[in-house]
This record gives sequence, C-alpha cells and structure tokens, in this order.
Amino acid sequence: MEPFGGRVEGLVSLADARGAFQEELQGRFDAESAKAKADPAYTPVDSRPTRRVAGRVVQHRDLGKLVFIWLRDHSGDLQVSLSKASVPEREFELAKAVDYGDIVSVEGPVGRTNKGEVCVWARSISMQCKSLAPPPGKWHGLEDSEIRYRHRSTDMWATPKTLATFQARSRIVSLVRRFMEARGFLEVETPMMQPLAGGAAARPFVTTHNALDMNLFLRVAPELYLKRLLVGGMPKVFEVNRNFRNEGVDRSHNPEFTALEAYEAFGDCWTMLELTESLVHETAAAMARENGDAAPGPTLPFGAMQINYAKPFVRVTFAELFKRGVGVDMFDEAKVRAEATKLNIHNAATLDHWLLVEAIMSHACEPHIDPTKPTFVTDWPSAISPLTRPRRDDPRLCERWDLFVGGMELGPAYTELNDPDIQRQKFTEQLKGIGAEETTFRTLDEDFLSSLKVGMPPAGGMGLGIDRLVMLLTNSPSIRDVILFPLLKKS
RNA sequence: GGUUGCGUAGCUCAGUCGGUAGAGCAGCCGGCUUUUAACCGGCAGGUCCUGGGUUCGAGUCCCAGCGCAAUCACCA
Repeated sequence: MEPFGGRVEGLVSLADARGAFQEELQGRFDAESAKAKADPAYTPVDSRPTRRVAGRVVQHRDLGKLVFIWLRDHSGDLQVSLSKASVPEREFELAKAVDYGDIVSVEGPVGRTNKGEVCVWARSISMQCKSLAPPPGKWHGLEDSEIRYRHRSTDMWATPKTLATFQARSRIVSLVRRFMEARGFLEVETPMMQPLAGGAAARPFVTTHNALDMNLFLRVAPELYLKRLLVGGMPKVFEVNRNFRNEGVDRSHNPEFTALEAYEAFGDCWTMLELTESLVHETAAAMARENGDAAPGPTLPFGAMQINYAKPFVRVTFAELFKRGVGVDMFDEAKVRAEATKLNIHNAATLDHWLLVEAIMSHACEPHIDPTKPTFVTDWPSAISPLTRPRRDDPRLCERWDLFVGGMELGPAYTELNDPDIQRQKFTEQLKGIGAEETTFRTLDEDFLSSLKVGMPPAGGMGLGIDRLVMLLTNSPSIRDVILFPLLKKS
C-alpha cells in the first residue's frame, strides 16, 4: 500500500457530496434493498449519485463487519460508511486500520444510514497520507493555547473554530478590498523597509542592508509614503499590509499586524468617517448574513457582548467624553493636573498639560465608551495629533477622530496637514522632548517635508486595524486567534 | 519589564495533611453489519516543565529559571 497517496481526479468537497444526497433516490434504493432481502436472487438497482471525496479522519468506529469513518475537509465533516460486503477485502482491512489524523479518499453512492445520517457508502477507500504525528484531542479540538499557536497546522484541522475563523478572515479582507475599490480607491504597495521610521510614534524594528551599508527600519506605518502618492497625483489610494511595532504583546497587540490605511484627496476626516462607518457596517452585515442574521442593523457577538453595527455609529467629542469621564473641563489646566494626581498618573506634577489630558482620556474616559456601540470620538486636541490639521475655528482642537468598538481602538482618521511649514514646526516640537534612545530612530523626515513643499492636495486619511476588525467579526477574544502564526517566545 | 495564576500519560484533567503515579478518551490485542463522544473484555502507557534546596521521604513545601495565560506598564 502506498502510504502517501497521489493525484486524485474528480474530487468533490464533503459539503458538495452531502448536497448530492437525494431523498427520492434513497427511497427507491431502500425499496430495491427490501426486494433483495425478500428474494435473495434479486439484484438491487442503486441509482443514488456517486461521489469521490477525501478528508482527514476525525472519528473512527469499527463495528466488526461495518465501519463508520468521519472525514473532515475545508467545507465541513461527512460520514463515510463501509460495509464488509461492498468493499474489496484489502480495502476493508484498511478501513478498519485507519487512524485519527490520516487522510483518505473514498468513492461510492451518497446515501443514508438506518439512523438517518447522510453519508458516502464507500465502494472503495485508499490512503492518501498516513499521519505519523501523535493525534490531538478528539472531541473538543486543542485547548492548550501554547500548542494551538505553536502547531497551527494541527490546530486548524483538529479545532473546527480555528479553520472557520481564518476562512472568515480571508473573506473579510477580500470584502475590504472590494469595498475600497468600489469607492474608487487604488491599492498600492509602499516600502516595508524604511530609512526613517515615520508616521507613528511606535518603536521600530531595525535591520541592516549589507551592500548599501545602511540601517533600515521595518515600517511602523505607511503614512508618509502614501501621502507622497497624493503629491504625485494619485487622488485615492489604500494599502492593506503589515506594520511592525517593537512594543509589548497582549490580547490586542501583535508585533506585526495588518492595517488598512487610505487617503482621499480633497476629502477630510468627515469623508473618512462616512467611509469607515460604511466599511465596518458592511463587513459586519456580511458576517451577520453568514450567521443567518439578515436583520438590517447587524448584531454580532463579541465575548459576552452583543455589538450592534447599525448606522449611524455614536459620535462624541473628545471634550465631552473627557468631561463625562472625570467631570473636569479638559482646558482647565489646574483641574486637569489635580485630576491626574488623583488618578496616580505617572509624572502628574511635571508632564505637559495635553499629555496629561491624553493619559486621563485613555485611563479614565475611554472605558466609559459603550463597547456594544461603535463610537467615533471626534475633535482631538491638536497638541497630541502632530499630523492633523487644526480646526480653523479653534486651533486647540483638530480634525481627527478615533473609532472604538468592543473596548478596542479600531483606528484613527485625520484631515491631513498639508502646510509644510506647520508640519516642520510640529515635527520639530515633537522631537524636542525625546530621550537619547529615541533619537536613534526618530529624526526629521526632510524628504517627506520636501514632498509636502511640492504640494499635497488637502486630504482625509484613515487607518483601521484589520486584525482587530477580524477579532470583532469572528468573536475571537485574542489577536492571536486571528493571526495564523502569531509571534511567540522561543520555546 | 512588574504582579498573579498555571505547567502531571498523545489529548482533557484529578491527585486530600508531604507517605506506592490516577481516570476518561486516544493507542495496542480480541469481539460486534447501523454507530453518532458507539459499546464490551483485556493490555500497555510517566523527565509530574527544568535545575537547586528543605525532609527519613517532594507531583505536593521553598528558591531560581523556562513556557503559557490574565493584568498592569509601554504603545501620538
């Protein structure tokens, strides 16, 4: 016997084989069988559809002269039934000997058992790949998160939810791309290796190009390159790709993560709000339809919550949320500092006013956002938004929002700053207070500033964490459940 | 990086006050032509995460390390 199989023609998925079952033909076959039982000389006619399928063995019940095997493939599970009377002797021996985890193919009519289970009544079975690894848990799949993340290939076939989640992820990413293209955005690819790590404040990973003898940073954001494309004449661009941030790892942070970033010339943060609201709404609606929920305001479970993605999402200004959270006017420097001290914020006595406002917001205010209602927090302070255009009527605030869903930040959007002089001034201010270590990767991006001098049209820009979106839409509690191969410590 | 919890058979777990290492499933042998976590009889299966320490004796108590998880810090 060849234990590792070979090319198989004419395979259908297990779901398709199940779909081929026909009640009427099964009824006719049952009648034929009854005749044959009454008259042993009669040969029953079997007109049931025949299918060839392959899959991994996930259950095996040997009843002596009758064997039931459950197969699993990308489309689901299906039972295969083998009767000693209708399978060649050597193949029946194989059917009795298969192990949990083996991959086999079978061919036969799609019928039903006495107990009502739709199955393939195999006429033949062959080994397509013998599994040599010890099998994981049989009924619940794998539960040890360490094994699940380190041995994803086993996890995928042994834990049904895992495969379903990653299939859903691919569909979601595809939906995102089709949505953006339908809105007239062009997908582009900008450098992952950058001589300067700009566009976000995160600490970057460093690598070296030997031939050019230069340090390069894995990008923390594509922002500054996408904006150069606006300068060059691409009015609506987006990128769905990886960012790398050399920061802590937790339930919602992986060092490499996938983000959607998009820019629209002659738009602003409000056109980005409509875009993002519709994108999240439509992907959620698509997933709700897959769950059999066609209600207009799609609702999806996330842990113990039911999150409702009906439009419009909640809007609240940064100042309102701040006041609601701690009862203090965010412009009142003395009260803010007192509140920060009360909240034990690090360096509350000396830190800049707006950095205190930001710290209070993330610790004491963001938790007050209703996690079951997607919420845009708008009108952020200019001082903590260096790439954003200040509001003309109140330059202390700027045209920026952040979207929160399920207790997580999904992403921000800005009306982009396109005045090169103000941009230079903001970058310079930002560089003032940084420590020695930061100066190794954070320097003034003169090339970007000279692009801005060429002239960038006014624009809106947005970013959206794809992994977190997939977490929400697939009810996955950890970012590691939606990243195929999450970063783990060396074992 | 801090704190807390966890780590025992291939998988999921129990292990009392410190006193012979346990169960179910998986595996192996035998039986069974309608099973749905099939069932019945039998067998085998261990670096109790690693390394020290306390003790007559450690899976159990102490210390250190490794890994995982939660949480905090970091993350414009």
